[in-house]
Amino acid sequence: MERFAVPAPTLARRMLGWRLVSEVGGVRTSGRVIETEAYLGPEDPASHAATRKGRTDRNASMFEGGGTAYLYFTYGMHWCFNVAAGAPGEPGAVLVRALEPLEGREVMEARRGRSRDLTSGPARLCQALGLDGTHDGHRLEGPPLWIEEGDAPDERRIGVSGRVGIRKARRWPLRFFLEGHPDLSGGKAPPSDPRTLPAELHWIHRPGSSIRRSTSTESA
DNA sequence: GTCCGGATATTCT
DNA sequence: GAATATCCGGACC
Repeated sequence: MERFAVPAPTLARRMLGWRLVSEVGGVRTSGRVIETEAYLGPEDPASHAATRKGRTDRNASMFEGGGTAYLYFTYGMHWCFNVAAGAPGEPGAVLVRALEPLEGREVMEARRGRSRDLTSGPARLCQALGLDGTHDGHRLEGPPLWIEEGDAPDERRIGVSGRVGIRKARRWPLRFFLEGHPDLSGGKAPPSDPRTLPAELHWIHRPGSSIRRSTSTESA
């Protein structure tokens, strides 16, 4: 699980191209990660782990260390799937916003009740893969839910924008996606503006820095 | 294609 | 009481 023990922005970018696999209900469905968003800890006002909140029953999985599934319920009817990032005790997570369907398309269509837009949104992909609150806190090391690394996409195909559906810190450059992919979520993403980042977070946008920065627990 | 309102639970003010 | 890390269907262009 070492690969998840990096800051959320690093992991969010690195997860593009990885494969999310579900065997929920005994049937296999999977998809290639094509769109992610990073949520930080106390320093990120948009995060469920923002300072004023701290650790609660709802966001506890964000504190459990990289590779823990964090699923939360929102708008009274939708589940969203995140992967906790970083070291235990240091909250952070990557929201998976869209997948390219790979396996189990017919199962996804049955779960979604339609044949289009199967995994092009954070709540849609949860429905397609059968994910809900029962998977919150699951370590992503094996069934019923895990992640396999894939080939890193061409850096030139990776887009960066502000995050979708939030007001606070909306122009922070924390949404990552494969440019032009047909299965991206339809959400309206604001352009990113790195100047809105507090000084201590400027490392996020320096080219290359977000995929090189290590956490305090990474000795090498 | 875009825009708007409704559904509905939990958290926060 | 308001906001929310959303989606869907219907109105309209």
